[in-house]
Amino acid sequence: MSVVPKISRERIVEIASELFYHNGYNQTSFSQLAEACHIPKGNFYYHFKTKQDILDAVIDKRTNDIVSVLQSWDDESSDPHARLLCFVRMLKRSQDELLRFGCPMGTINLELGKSQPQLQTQSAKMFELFINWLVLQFNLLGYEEEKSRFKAYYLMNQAQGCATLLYSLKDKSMFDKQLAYLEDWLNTIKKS
Amino acid sequence: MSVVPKISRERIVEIASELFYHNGYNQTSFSQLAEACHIPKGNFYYHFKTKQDILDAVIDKRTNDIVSVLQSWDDESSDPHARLLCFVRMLKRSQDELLRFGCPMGTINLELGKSQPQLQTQSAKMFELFINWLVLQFNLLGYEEEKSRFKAYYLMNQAQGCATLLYSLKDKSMFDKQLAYLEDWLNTIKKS
DNA sequence: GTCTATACCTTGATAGAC
DNA sequence: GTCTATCAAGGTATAGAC
Repeated sequence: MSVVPKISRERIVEIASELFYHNGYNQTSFSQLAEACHIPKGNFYYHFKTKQDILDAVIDKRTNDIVSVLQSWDDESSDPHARLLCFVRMLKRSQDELLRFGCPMGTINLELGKSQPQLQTQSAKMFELFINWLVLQFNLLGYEEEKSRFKAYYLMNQAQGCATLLYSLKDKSMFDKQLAYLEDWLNTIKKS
Repeated sequence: MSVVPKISRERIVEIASELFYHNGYNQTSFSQLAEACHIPKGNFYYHFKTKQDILDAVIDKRTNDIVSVLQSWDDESSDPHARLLCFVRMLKRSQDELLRFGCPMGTINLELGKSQPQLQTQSAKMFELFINWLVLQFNLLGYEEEKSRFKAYYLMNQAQGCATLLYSLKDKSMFDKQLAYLEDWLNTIKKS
């Protein structure tokens, strides 16, 4: 006695998020989205007024996902150094996805910057969440505010750069080496 | 007695390159391109069979431009350390453009990766040119091949990361600081 | 609430006069 | 070689039956 659940708004957003990640927002059409959701095209407009509304919802979802991830790292350890390692290891775990589709934050940000500037601002909040969290960890390690901010950006720079080059040049072993270097760096700057 | 020159194929490619950089390739339509070139739409197909042919030509042009830039840095100084500083200073000089439109290599690469994978491979050659040149400079500084490659990627990582974060978060002063750090790093690793 | 049919627009590309 | 007119296809969005 199986119940076939109607597709929920939440599920649509999940599917859209993946399609936007894989194909880009502008290159993903309603037809593709409808097909992936197994619903007719017209049906969308019950949940969303425009395509951009879907993008808004996707950005919201991703933002919330990031909050959850950061929370889970906070829960996992109270040691800021261990938490920072979580960040680097996430990159390592994501290697295959990064190679195929690039960084989910970086790629959408660059795309929106060219076509929907106001939405770029929105999606840049994802970066800010990560950076603010990183700043906090360096604070906890004993660094003052300005130095912490610098290190947080430095770490995020590296992450974005590694992801971009991996996506462009497909060199996995170099990606590994650069991440290993980042881990070493984290060990070096660890204060008492 | 002024002569109004007919627009050349070369000039079309220049204009297309700028439009693709500012708006993205997929988001730039023939109509926009025609308007910017002051020629009717149909006129294009005398020079190019398809839109993608224009993109090919744009990538070619940019690739050649990069070769010229690297050549000019080679000419400017025979000291590899000074040459590497040219690279960092180019980033500094490009600050305003990077903030508004992102890195011309990085943004087109990420875009093409999602929609035209075969062209991404083509445009990734631009990265390779830079990286191979960087490797060579580290070689000349006295580093062995593997270490040189690592450092070249590290430098390019930073450049891409800085550009991405500047474009996303618009923080000029942090961009300056990160570049200053890169210069320091170059001074540190300078061998005899 | 769900689906079908379709309106309306813009796109890349073509045909053919000059 | 250059330009006008137009094409077919695919996009987003809407109207209205059920």
